[in-house]
Amino acid sequence: MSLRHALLGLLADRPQTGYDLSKRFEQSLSRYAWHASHSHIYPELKKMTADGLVEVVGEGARGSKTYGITERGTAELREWMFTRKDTPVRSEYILRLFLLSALDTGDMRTLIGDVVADGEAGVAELSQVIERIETDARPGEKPPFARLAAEFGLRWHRLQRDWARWAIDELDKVEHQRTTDKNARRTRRRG
Amino acid sequence: MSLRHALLGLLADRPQTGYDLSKRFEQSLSRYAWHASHSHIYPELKKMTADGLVEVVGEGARGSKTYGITERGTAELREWMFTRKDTPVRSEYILRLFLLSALDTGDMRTLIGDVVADGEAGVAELSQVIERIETDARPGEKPPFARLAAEFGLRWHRLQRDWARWAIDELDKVEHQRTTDKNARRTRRRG
DNA sequence: TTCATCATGTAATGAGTTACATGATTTG
DNA sequence: CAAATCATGTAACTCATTACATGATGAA
Repeated sequence: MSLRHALLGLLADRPQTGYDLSKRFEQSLSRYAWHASHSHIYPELKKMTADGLVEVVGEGARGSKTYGITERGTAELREWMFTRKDTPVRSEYILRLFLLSALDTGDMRTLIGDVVADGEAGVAELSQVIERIETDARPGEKPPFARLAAEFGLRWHRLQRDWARWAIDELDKVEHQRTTDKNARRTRRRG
Repeated sequence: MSLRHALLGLLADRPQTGYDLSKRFEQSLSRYAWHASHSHIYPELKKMTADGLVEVVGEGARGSKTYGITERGTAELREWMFTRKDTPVRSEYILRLFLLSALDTGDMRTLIGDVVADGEAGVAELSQVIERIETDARPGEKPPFARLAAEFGLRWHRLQRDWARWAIDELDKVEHQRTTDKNARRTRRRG
């Protein structure tokens, strides 16, 4: 039940509405860590209220409700953060990389090429994000935690890009090896 | 519906029983890309048979059924591999890293320290795996695709480790900054 | 003969997505 | 006043996990 803990984590920062939380998933979490849509978030917040992990701390226009984390919620979050239960990862993106061998060499190269391009784009994007964070940051202020996540994203995209480049090199090597062998055999036969 | 494609990808390599497939998830896929348990796999294989994506190519002892991928299955797999539908990633592990700011500085350091240790252990393990693959590989044979996945794993664990080390350095910097500021203020007041 | 592993399944429950549905407020 | 955005919710469906359940085969 990670949605619950993701919500607690976001609310630990500051009280927010379901709508706010939904946005924050879209903006950062859903790309690298966890996704949730509003239709899942709203009911969960209700359940969490019933369980005493969060509470409505204010109501605003358009029937909006601002939720805040409770003491119990904070305790529950901390407990979860330190409880290592090796949970399954899901990433279709990586799954594809693990299934590459199902493709023929041409398709494989095309797909890995796409990974290089994706990685490149990601690196460019995150570099900008980081630059923005750093110019906005004022010295002496509380450490910008968004910087940590952004750095993670940057390194992740670099990994993608560099691994894919390496993979193409490997395929080249193997193919070159084969060509060389074939020529060697041919020469031997001829000579 | 990625389980379906994961199964197709594994069967593209060679025909296997549900049991075999279950093992392969446990061994490599579930750690980096996708998890599935047997109770999910067996019914899915049945559905896939009904849909003509796989077929029973042999029956063995203990009522075991060996499944093979069909032509339609191969086509479906290829189609899926090239169809980029940005799918949501789920990783509790990374989620925790994104929610770090919910912890106090002490807890934060402890948790990041754990990440360093995990990364270190992963690097050691994958290095061994790679060594084994490379000594087993015989030149001229078909390229060892497991090597690509293992390299990905290695780089992933390195990323974890190095990011975590960097993060601790950042926290140190911020804290040092604060101490310096505090001393400066104190000195100013005194002088 | 006992234990580990092979081998497959179902049922109940929980988690998550997509589609449906509504309406207020702000900005241009 | 129109469009975008804010804001919340429910219902039907699919996907996935946990628990339950059984039995064969091979190795020690």
